[in-house]
Amino acid sequence: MTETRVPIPTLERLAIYLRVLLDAHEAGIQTLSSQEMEQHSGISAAQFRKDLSYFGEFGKPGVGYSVSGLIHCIERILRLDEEQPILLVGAGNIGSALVGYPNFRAHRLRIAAVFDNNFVKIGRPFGDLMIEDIARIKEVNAEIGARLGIIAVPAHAAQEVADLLVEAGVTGILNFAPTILRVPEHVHVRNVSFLQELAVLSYHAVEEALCVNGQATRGGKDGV
Amino acid sequence: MTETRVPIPTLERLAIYLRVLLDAHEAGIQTLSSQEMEQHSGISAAQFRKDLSYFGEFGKPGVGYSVSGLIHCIERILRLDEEQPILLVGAGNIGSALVGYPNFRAHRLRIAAVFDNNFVKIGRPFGDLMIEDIARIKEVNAEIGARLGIIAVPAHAAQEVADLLVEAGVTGILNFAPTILRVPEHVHVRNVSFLQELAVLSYHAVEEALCVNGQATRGGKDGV
DNA sequence: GCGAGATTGTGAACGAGTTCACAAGTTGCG
DNA sequence: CGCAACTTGTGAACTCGTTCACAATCTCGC
Repeated sequence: MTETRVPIPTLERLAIYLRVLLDAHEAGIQTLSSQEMEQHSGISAAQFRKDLSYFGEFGKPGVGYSVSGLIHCIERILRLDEEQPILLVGAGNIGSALVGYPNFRAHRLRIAAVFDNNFVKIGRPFGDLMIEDIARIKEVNAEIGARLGIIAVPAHAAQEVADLLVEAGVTGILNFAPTILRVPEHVHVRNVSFLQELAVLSYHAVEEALCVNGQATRGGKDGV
Repeated sequence: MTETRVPIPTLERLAIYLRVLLDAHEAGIQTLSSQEMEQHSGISAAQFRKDLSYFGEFGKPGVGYSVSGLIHCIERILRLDEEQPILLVGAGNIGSALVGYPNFRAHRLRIAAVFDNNFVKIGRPFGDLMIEDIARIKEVNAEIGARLGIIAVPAHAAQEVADLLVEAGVTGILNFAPTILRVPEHVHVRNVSFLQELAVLSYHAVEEALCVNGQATRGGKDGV
C-alpha cells in the first residue's frame, strides 16, 4: 500500500476496465490477461498493468486476472462496493435523462433525491422520486448522507446550487452547467460540457474534410 | 487518430475561453488581458497565451485582447463561425435532453435531424423536428451534409449506429453510449460517460471523508 | 517625443503521465 | 523435475503538455 497520488486519468480508466470486466463476467469469462484487456478496452496492456499497480497486485504471472476478483477490487477502489446515494439538483431535461439512465444500477450509483426551486415542480413525481424544495436540501441530506451531487440547472444558478450542496455535506460535484464553480479545497468538481465536446469535434471534423480535399489546413475559405 | 499539431487540451480550453469571452461581451467589456482571463476561467494566464499561440497572434502588448475580435477568431478556429448541422441518433431520454438544450444556439450548433429505429417513434415530433427512420440516415444527410453526429442509443446498438454515421459522411462522433467505438482513421470520437465521471468523484469524495480523520487534504484542480 | 508601466508571445525548463523493457513468477508438458 | 511459453509488476526512458521567464511591443502621460 504505497500512498502515492493516483493520476486522474488512471481513475477514469478504472471505470472503463470495470465495464469491460462486467461484460466479460456476463459472458462467462473467468480470466483475462492485460493483452486481452487491451483488445477490449483500446487501452494498452502496459497502461492497464501500470494503472492497477497504483493500488496493489491483482494478477497472477503466466495466467492473468480473475475477472470476478478484479471486479471486486476495482469496485472497492472506486467506492462502488456499496450503494452511493446521489443528490440531483435540477428537474429539467438533463435531470430527467439522468433519473432515467439505466446504467447507474450496475455501478451501485443511485439518485436518492431530486431538488428544484420551481414551486410548480416541487411535489411532483420525477421518475420514482418526488421533487423536493431546494431549500430543504441540507435537511434532507442529513438523513441520506450523500457525498455526491449533480448540478443540472441553468448556468446562472449553478454557483448558488454548488454552495448549497457543499453546505449539505457533498464533497464531489458533477456539473452540467457551463460555468466555473468555486468550491472549497476539499470538494472535487467534474464538468460535463456537451458544447466543449462538440467544439473539439467541430475543429477536427472540418479539419478532416479539408484534408480530404488536399487543401491547406489553415486559414483558407472552404470551397463549396 | 490523425496527426495532432494542436494538443487536444488546448482545443478543450478554447471552448472555455469562448464562453468567458461571450459573457464579457454580453457585459459590455471590450478588452481583456490574459490575467483577467485567468480570473474568469480558472486557467492560468500563461496557458491562455500559449494556447492562442498555436493559432497566431491575437493580442496587443500593453493592452490585451479585443473581446469581439477574439470571439471571432476562436469561432473561426473551432469552425463555429457558421452553423454546424448535427445528426442525432436516439430519441430517448438523452436525445430529448439534447434537443432541449438551450446553449447550443450561442455556438451555432444545431441538431438538424433526429433518427431512431423504433417504428413507434418514427414520424413523431421531437422538439421542433420529426423523428426519422435510421435506415434513411444516409439519404437524409446527403441533403444536410452534416459532419457531426451524436450517438444516444443503448450500448449494444452503438457500434452499428457509428458505422451508419460514418457511412453517411460524419467525421466527428459524440458518443453517449458506454462502449468503445471502432471507427476509420479519419473519424474522431469523443465519449461522454456519466458513470465514469461519477466513479472518479466517488473515489475522491469518500477519500476526502476518510482524510478528514487526521490527514491533510490535497487540493485538486479538475479539467473543465 | 520619450520614459514608465503594462502586457503579449515564445523558447527553455520542468514535470506529470505513458511507454518500454525486463526480471521474476506461474503453468504445463515431456 | 526442468524447460518452454506466458504473463505480471515496475524502474527507467521518453513524450507531451504546462509553467516560467524575459525580450519585444504597445499605450499613456508629461
